[in-house]
Order: sequence, then C-alpha cells, then structure tokens
Amino acid sequence: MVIIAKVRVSREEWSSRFSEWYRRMLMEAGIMDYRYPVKGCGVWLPYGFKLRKLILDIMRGLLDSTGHQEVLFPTLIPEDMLAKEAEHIRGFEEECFWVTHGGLKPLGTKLALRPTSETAFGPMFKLWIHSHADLPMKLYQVVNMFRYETKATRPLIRMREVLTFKEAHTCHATPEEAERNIREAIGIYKRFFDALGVPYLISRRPEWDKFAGAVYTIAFDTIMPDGRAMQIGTVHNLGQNFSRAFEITYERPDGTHEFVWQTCYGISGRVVAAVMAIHGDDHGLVLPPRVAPIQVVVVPIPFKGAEEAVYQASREVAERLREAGLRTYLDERADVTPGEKFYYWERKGVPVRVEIGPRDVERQQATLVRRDTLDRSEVPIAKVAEAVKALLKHLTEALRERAWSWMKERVKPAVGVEEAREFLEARGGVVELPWCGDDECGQRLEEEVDARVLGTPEDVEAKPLGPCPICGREAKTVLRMARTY
RNA sequence: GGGGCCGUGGGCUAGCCAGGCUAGGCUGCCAGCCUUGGGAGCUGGUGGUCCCGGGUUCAAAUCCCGGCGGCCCCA
Repeated sequence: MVIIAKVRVSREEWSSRFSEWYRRMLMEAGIMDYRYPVKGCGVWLPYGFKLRKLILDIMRGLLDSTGHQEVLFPTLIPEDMLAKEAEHIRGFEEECFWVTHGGLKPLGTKLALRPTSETAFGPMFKLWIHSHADLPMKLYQVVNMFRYETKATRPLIRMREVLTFKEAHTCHATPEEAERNIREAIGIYKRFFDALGVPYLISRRPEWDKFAGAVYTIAFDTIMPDGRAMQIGTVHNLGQNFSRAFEITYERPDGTHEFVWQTCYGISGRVVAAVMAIHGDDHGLVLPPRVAPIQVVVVPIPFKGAEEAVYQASREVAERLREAGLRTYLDERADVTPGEKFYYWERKGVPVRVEIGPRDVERQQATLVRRDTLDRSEVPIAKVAEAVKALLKHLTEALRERAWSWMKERVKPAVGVEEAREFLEARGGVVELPWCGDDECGQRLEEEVDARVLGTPEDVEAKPLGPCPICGREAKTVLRMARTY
C-alpha cells in the first residue's frame, strides 16, 4: 500500500502578502483579466463569469421572492436630473464621468454615466406612481456604474466601472413601511452573505459618512485577510429627500397627496472579491460549493497497464456525480500529470476532488479530497455521489465557521485611543471604542486612532467599556473603527 | 491630500545607473517520445511595436520631457 503524505495548506502568503496573493489569484484562477487598457476596468473571464453568475443567482432569488421586480434603466443620466437633490450632486459630481459630446458637437445637456441610480429612477417613479394602490413599489436592477476614482484602483475592489451592482429602489406610503422595508433588506443581505459564508458587521454609518442624500445609511463590512475592513453592502433610508426633489407623490384614500418614502440598497461585484479573499489560502481559491462553477473534479491516475480500467472507472464516477446534479468536471488530459492537476484545480478553488487510481479500481472505491483541509477519505464507488454531497455540505459549514471565527478574533472592544491604535497596528481588524454620540468627538477619534469610522453597531447591542475617550462624557454607544479599503 | 517605485514574448524577470554584439534566463504554449497516488524528464518548435508620443545623439530598452497604465508607503 502506498503511503499518502498529508499535504498541509498554509495561509501565510494569503494574509501577510494579500495584495500579491489577490492579484495572482485573479489571473491564475481565471477570474478577471485586469490588463484592459483603461484604468479601473477589467474583463470577466469565463470561470470568473460563472462564479459571478452563481452569486448573482442567489441575489435574484432573494429579491424575486420578496416582492422585488427586476428592471433595467439606461446608463446615461442628464446633468439636471442628477442635480435635483442638492446633497446628492455634491456627493457625486466630482466622481462622475461626463459625456459632453455627440460626435463632434458639444451636448446642450451633459450626460453622466450613472454613479448610482437614484436620480435615474426619480423621474420615472414620478410617472409610474399615482395612488396608494401603486405602493409599495419595489424594483431592482443589475448594472455597471461609473466612478471617476482618483485613488488607486484595484480589480473588483475599487474600480472605475463598478461591476454587477445589484441595486434595489423602493417607494412606500409611510415612513413606517419604509422602515420595515429597511429591516427586510437587511434580512435579505444577511441571508445572502450567509449563503456565501462571508462574515459581516452591520453598522449605522456616522452622519458625516452616510450616502449623499440619505437620511441614514446601514452598511455591511467584512474584514479582509490583510486586516482592513471592506464595505460589502449598503442599505439607505432616503426618507422624502428624493421624492420631494423629484415630486414623486401619491394620492391617499382620502384624496390628499403625499410624497412617497423611499429606500435603496445595493451590493456590488466587491462581494465576489470578498468570497474569494475570505475563504482562500496559499494554494489559491477555496470556493463555497453553492457558487463553485465546478463543484467536484475527477482526476484519473492512470498507471502503465491499468490505463483503461482507470479511465473507465473515472468516467463512471463522473457520470454518477453528474446524474446526482453536481457540477462535475472529468480531467482526462493525457499530457498533464495528476500532481499538476491537483494544484491546478486547487488554484481554482474546486471544493472536492475525486481521485481514481489503480488501487481504487481494484477495491471499487474512490478517494475524496476536500479543498479546505486537503483531508482524504475513501468511499465505495456505488456511494460516491451521496458521499460527495455530504462532504460538500460539511465543507460549506466548515468554511462559514472558519470565516466567522477568523473575523470575530479581529473585532476588539477597547477603552482608549492608545489601545485601539495598537490593536489596529498589530493585526488590523475592527476596534469598538466608547462614544458619546457627538460627531465632533467621532471625527477626532478618526484622527487620533488613525482609522476610519465604520459606525455604530446595528447587529448587536453596544456595550461601551468606559466613557468617551475624547470628551470624557458618558458613552451612549460604541464606534467601530478600522483601516478600510 | 503627500511621497516613492515600476512598465522588456502569455506570466515572472536580467539588461538601464555608466547609450553600441543576434535583447538573455525561468515559466508557459505547440509537436513528439516517455511517464502518471502532490508542480516528472528528453528532443524539437513557437512567441518581442523593449507601454505610447516627442526630444538628445552617429547610435536609445537604456538619457530627457509629456502622456497612459500598474504597484507601494504615509496622512
């Protein structure tokens, strides 16, 4: 019997040189080619595109099943529309791409490539909404949007063409109904990230960092392998700010007219980056089975004299897996050795590998290797499909648990500025500092801790460990702070 | 917002400072042989606007200016 050495898989490069890991992974796993000759733009490659689609399917399912309807708006927004809501335009005008010419002729009205879509929906909501019977109206679209980023751009994480933005826009008859919708949206996003095993913190953004034109903003953040926090989703309560600007009114049963109450929420292609980063290791990607383009790969190990039997058994196993509904790939390449195939599919994050060698054929079994731990097990060929399914389920749980515990270790309640600084300096993550609730103190904290404020907890009850470290008054809550993307 | 580094076949890179030979290596890719339980080997082959534009020069991958693109650090 051949002794199989257990291969260990580290997360050394993954965390200490995340930037390089990330860049290499995108290329080697075939996710995105970032060599497109426009800054901040990249090309989805076939494997990445499948991953993107599987992730998108989850979101579509969640939105469709909660009364949202999908629409598709134009990319161009006229300047005067974008400018209707005063704060909104102030927040976005500097980062818009502007279309100024039609051919050689300057346009009378500049057109923005949408930096977000509230002002595109505005005039149409006005046309579509007449009475309370039209409400609530819950729409969403999946589009790319554009931001003229001046900071360094990064594939999927900060792009000038923001990819696959899944944005919902809703209108409601009452502020209470809008508020309930906010809670529903948060619930949808929780289920979405849970399905991906991506851990998150839910925070109410501070006044000075809320969405331009919103009453308030709730955000989902996760912690990346390098310890920096990354925003992965936002939910905004727009109140009547936009409906007043766009005159979106409805008639009540009693004949009076009222502006609608609006919300909007969105998640961009960043979530793909988060899934890949959070579950990865030094061998490359580790994809959650639900969104893995290939869930199980079958690698034949042909020995001289046993080739035919091995290939035949491999085909049989692959067929059994396919029939069981698993996304299966049989790697029959003759000019590539099994060892190289192992590395190849590990880089691409395929959750389970099935090896079939002469020894397996002889015993009518298959060898299973799970991607996260690289642990091996053996099962009878007759039971291979159910065994793989069970393993995938187990692996899904294991990934989610590992990701959550990794993140939780990096969220730290702190008493003072020094402690917070030191913690962030040492390993990144998120600190929770006591806060009196005063904006000025919050902004002072950003300077003194040398980190950005994420906001106040919306997911757990805040337990300040002491008084506000800036003014010394009693802390009403805590402020989450981190180095961010 | 401030500072720095870099751009050479698909990928990684040497050469640049100190201008001058057919732009060298590793890897990949293609064909064949031989192999196959963790990145095998051999033989032959393929692949370059040295990022772009301008300037200096007898001569530019190399020096200068501008642009485009990528990366890092600090606030």
